[in-house]
Amino acid sequence: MTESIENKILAKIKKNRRGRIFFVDDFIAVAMAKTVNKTLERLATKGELTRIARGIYTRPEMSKLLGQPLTPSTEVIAKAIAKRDRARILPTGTYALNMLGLSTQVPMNVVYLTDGAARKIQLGKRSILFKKTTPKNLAVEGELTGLAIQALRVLEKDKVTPEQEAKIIEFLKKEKPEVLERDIALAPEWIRQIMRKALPEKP
DNA sequence: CGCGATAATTCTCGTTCTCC
DNA sequence: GGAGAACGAGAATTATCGCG
Repeated sequence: MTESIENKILAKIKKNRRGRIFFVDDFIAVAMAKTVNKTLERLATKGELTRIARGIYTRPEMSKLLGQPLTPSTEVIAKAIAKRDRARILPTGTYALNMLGLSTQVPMNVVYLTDGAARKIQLGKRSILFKKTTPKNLAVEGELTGLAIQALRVLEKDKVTPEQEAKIIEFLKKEKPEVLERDIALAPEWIRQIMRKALPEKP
């Protein structure tokens, strides 16, 4: 039973569900990085894998109905990359607005803030842009507050409509008050003022 | 299939420019 | 004056080609 590297890798891949994302690092224990790369590349040629970007592969989630491979969502990819880099990411730009329900548009170009490296990933006609930012921006404890801050930054000061503000405040109320209170300190001044409105009334 | 070499793309780091 | 964001250059990693 010759355990070829390819078999080992393939077996490992097949243990996971489709749609999962793999990195070279996932198989570093099986063989040298170079060899792993080669193997993944060959598997990609065979159609077992799809190459999303450099060093990032996924199992093509074939739609049996349409017979065409489904591209993983940008969110899945972004999170996978963040995990690999042990970096924290935060959706921003129009995407943040979308997640908050302030916009129904799903942008083609998704922008994430990261404390890792800035990079750009092309996904066919879509793209993910990782923007380097200061740790401060990512230090937020609550994911909700982080989203809210980013959304507000996109809307720009003085351009936030009362409706948008109300919606964000409503959203922030779902966050734990303690977390919210702490994260307020990390926001730009003008955003703090809005965030404070989401805090419970104080005696 | 596995390995080495070459070319392309990406990552990291430092500096500069702008805004607050 | 201080901080944050953007840009550019070099270094490293990855993709592709060819061979045993």
